[in-house]
Amino acid sequence: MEEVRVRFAPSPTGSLHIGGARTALFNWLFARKYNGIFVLRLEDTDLLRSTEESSQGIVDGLQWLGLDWDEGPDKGGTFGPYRQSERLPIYNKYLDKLIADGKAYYCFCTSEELQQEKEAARNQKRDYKYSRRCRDLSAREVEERLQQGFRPVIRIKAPDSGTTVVHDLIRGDVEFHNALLDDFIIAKSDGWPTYNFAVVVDDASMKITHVIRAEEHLSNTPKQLLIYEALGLNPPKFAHASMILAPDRSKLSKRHGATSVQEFRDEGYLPEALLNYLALLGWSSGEDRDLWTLNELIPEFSLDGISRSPAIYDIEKLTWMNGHYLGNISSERLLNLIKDQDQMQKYLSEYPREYLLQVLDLVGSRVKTLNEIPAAMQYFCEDVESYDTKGVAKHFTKANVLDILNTVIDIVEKAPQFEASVIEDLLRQQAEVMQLKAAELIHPTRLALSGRTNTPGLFEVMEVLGREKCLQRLKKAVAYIESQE
RNA sequence: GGCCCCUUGGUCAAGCGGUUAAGACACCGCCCUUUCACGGCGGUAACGGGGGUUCGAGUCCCCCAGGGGUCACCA
Repeated sequence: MEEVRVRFAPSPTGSLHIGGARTALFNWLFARKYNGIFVLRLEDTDLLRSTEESSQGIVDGLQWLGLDWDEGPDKGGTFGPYRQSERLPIYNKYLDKLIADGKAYYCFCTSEELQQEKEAARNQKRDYKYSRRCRDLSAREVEERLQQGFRPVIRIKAPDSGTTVVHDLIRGDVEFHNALLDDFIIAKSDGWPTYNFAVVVDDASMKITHVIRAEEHLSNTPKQLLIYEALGLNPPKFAHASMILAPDRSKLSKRHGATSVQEFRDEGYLPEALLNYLALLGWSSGEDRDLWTLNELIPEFSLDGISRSPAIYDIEKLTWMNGHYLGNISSERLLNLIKDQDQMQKYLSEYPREYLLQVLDLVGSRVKTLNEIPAAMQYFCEDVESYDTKGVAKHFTKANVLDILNTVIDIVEKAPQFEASVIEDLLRQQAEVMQLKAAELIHPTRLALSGRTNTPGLFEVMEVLGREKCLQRLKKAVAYIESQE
């Protein structure tokens, strides 16, 4: 079998959109599954919008996700260059061939003239199609105008009858009427190719075998097929996945919150969670299963698992997945992931790494995003300055609360080893002696130590906090309660 | 507006002519439990509408409606 070669060809817009990320993921999985080649190509012929930073945003996003490419702008490869802005000579070669073959022609119509044609069409309520005014200019006329310094565009000669069929691997055969096509522009007056022409030349010259992309490109495909034909080239196979929509069913945009992978990263999501979530958005293995690692997806991935209907993304499920992954990673890695947050910088400078790792061990598994971690760590790293109001009402107002806290103080002082299991045993025994439920000791203690009503398991918290801090906070709580009376 | 694609619970989605129409997230109960989270158990909730074809239709065909995409010297 012919080697599989797929590509991800984004235009550099500064960041990697999650729709693009999913397209990249599907291509990557397909390449890996068939031991093929995944190429990254930057479609930066729109000189105005393309900058070095904007391509870096794409590259960063892919790298963060862990989707590596085999050929690309930074890596090179046998079919480079991999940014369109460096491929002008290649486009020109194909353009010249088309002109020479009489399959495309120079068009000198000005945008004003075109504007008039469009208006006329609108007035007559018919669809606009270029009038083909320049289609039959003689060689001499063309030469003259070129001499005069006119900068023409190049248009392809489109058929006006018949149909073009896209054999889509996901949707089956999709038929388009050629009569709807016009002699569309394939090269701009500045000499650069337009999108439809550039993709074709690039995909063909890079020997792409499967074009896996989003549905927005389906309607463009007949045009591309026309170009393949004019060029005498074999088209690749096409697979058009549906789009990712916002919760209100409209196209995803800024107003819907995070839409780029870097935004998700900044909001505390893990790459494996985002990847897992994206894989399930518009694709299904058919298996009853939600959690997948990248590597597990490779053998399972298949084009016919891609769905035809658009998928609305649901941040709740992503968040759930993120929580799942967060609960399973090592505290070493956790610390590494959050070490650049301001709050963490501070903690890192004040506490030994070992201590923070212990704290993360307790806290990491009950949080949904990375960004919630500093707040969850707070009472481990800062003094308790206030107590949860409801908690006070509930646990600090009982008649015997001072007794209880003093008893706990006693335990803390006397525990032979300051370990969770030891403390727990002592406390439970003591509760029995006092004929109280353990919970009656636990709640006020938790509030005294953390200022909160909910924390990780109290005895683990105590162990990590250490004897001294526990004592100090317990005494502080006693003083607080006494001052309230 | 023309053309194209799509339509199973709120969301993702299984299903590929015969099922009590899976599962996950979210939501609601209950259990576990020192709180929270986790986990376990259970529950609410769906085939857009109308015609066909067929013994039988979520599954096939047609129409309608709705949603999305596309029609640039953007990609």
